[in-house]
Amino acid sequence: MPELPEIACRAREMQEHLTGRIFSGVEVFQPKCLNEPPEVFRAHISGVSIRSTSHRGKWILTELDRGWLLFNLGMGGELLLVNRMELPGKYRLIFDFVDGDCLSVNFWWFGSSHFCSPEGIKEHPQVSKLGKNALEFTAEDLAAVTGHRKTAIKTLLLDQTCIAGLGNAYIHDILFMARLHPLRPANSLSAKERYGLIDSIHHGLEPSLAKGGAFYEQNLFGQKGGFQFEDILVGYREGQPCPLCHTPILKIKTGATSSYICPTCQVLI
DNA sequence: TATCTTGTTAATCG
DNA sequence: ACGATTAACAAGAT
Repeated sequence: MPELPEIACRAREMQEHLTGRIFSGVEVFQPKCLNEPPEVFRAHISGVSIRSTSHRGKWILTELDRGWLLFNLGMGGELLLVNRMELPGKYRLIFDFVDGDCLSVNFWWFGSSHFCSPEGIKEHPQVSKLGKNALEFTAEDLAAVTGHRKTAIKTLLLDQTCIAGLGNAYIHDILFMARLHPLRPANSLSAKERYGLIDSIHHGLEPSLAKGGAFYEQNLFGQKGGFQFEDILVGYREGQPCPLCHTPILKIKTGATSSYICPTCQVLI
C-alpha cells in the first residue's frame, strides 16, 4: 500500500544511494511485471548508469543515461539495496550493479517495472496521464477538476489522472480532517471546503513523509517507516471513538473501496 | 474454505 | 461523454 509518502521517500533514498551506479544486468523471476521480454529489458539497462531518481504520484522514475526505468509498487513492495551475497528471502527482480551491490525488488501484488526510451516516457500509458503530485495540487487545481463533476469526492481523489499519489490508506484521515464525507459529490464542495481539503492533504501526507513513510513499508535498507498506527486518526479504527467527538468510527462501503469515517464529523450533504 | 485487502485498467450498462 | 459497477490481474492473512 505504498502511497505518496512512501514513494517519495524511496525515490529520495534512491537519488542519494543509487545515482551514478552502473547496472551490470538484471535477473528476472517474474517476466509479467516487465513491459518487454526479459532479454530486451536486460539489454536496455546493462552497462547503463543512473542519472537521478524522482517520482510522480505512485511511480518512481529513474532516469538512466539512455532511457528511463519506472517502478510501480502496486499494493505493496520492497526495494532493497543489498550486497549480492545477502539477498532477502523473496524477490521477483534483481538489478545488479557492477560494484557487487544489487537492487532487490519484490512486489506482493500488481507491481511492475518498465523500461522507456528517453522520449518514450511521454507516451507511457500510465505515467504520461498522471495529474499533479498531491502536494503540489492547489485549490485552483481542485476547483478545475471538481468543476461540474458529480462523482464522489473520494473517487476523484483516488483518480491518479486528476491528482497523483493518494491511495486508500491516507485518504481516510484526509477526508476526516477536511470534515468531508467520502461520497460527497465533488461539485458540491464550497470554496472554503476546497481550501480545507487541500490543507488536509498536506496535513495527511507530510508527517509521514517526514518520518520516512508508514510503519508497514520499509526503506532501501529494510528499516520500517516512522509513521505509526497511533498517528492515524480514524483510518482502520472501526468502533473506536472519534478523536474529536467520541462517536464510534464506522467502516462503510464506498464504491469499490471501504472508508472509515466519523458519522458525526463527516455528514453527507 | 470463503473473504478481505492496499492499485489500476478495461469492459459493461444506463 | 459521464458515471457507476464489476471483474481481472502476478498474494497473503485470517
